[in-house]
Amino acid sequence: MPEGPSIIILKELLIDLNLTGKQVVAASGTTTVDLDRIQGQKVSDFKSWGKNFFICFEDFTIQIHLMLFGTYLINERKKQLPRLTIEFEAAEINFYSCVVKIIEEDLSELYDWSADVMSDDWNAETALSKLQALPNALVCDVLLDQKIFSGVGNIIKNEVLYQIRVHPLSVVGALPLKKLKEVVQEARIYSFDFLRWKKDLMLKKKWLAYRKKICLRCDLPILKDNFGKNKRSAYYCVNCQILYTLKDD
DNA sequence: TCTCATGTTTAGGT
DNA sequence: GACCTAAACATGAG
Repeated sequence: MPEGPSIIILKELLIDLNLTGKQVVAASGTTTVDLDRIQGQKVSDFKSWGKNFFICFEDFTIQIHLMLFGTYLINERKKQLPRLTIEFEAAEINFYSCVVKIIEEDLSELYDWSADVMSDDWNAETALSKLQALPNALVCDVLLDQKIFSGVGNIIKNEVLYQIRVHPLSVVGALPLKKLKEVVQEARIYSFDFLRWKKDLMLKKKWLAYRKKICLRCDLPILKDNFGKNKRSAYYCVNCQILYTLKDD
């Protein structure tokens, strides 16, 4: 569930429920963070940075990361005990299977919003510079690097590379500048497509590479391999996606 | 029933 | 220290 655009949906849901500025009536859950601190506090803001979600209070922030299996429910509960429940007078939010932390620092000290592909502060030039500083890295790895493309996950990675016809094992330093710029541009464009399609409940139908068997462009099989530092699933077409490698000698 | 997977950190080895 | 791997966390879909 939780790549960057999914966290935007969560943030928008809570903002639309008019919970900004509202007081927390009760906080509970299996988390080990000090929930007494939240009680009675007013939410100053809901924010996100990539896949991280933040509930901001005057003196501290609750950070929630849904990891691989995390979910949330608004005004509903599962049988399973929530990791964190925050109750307001008019609504409650339940988070399950997530990592909860309390942050004392100013968020801007910890997170650079120019790296968040969903942010108004996203900066494509900065991302390009970061890529150029990693000539030996694989494109399949850099797209998942949260310091460069915060919010991009494995689905977006695969779809971006399919869109721009770049093989996941291509080396950053071997990509022509034009292609490198396409990596940066498409990471943001596809993330917003992802957001729109997920809201319209048609995200899965829009996938062209991820979990696909056949390439719609050429009718040849989409291959699946575990590539890169984290051995994440790569779906790609060897016919349509060009492998850029550095000449070695 | 079994396998797989939209993620990240940390510990330990080489 | 750089680099790599496994483990840990925990759950639903197919």
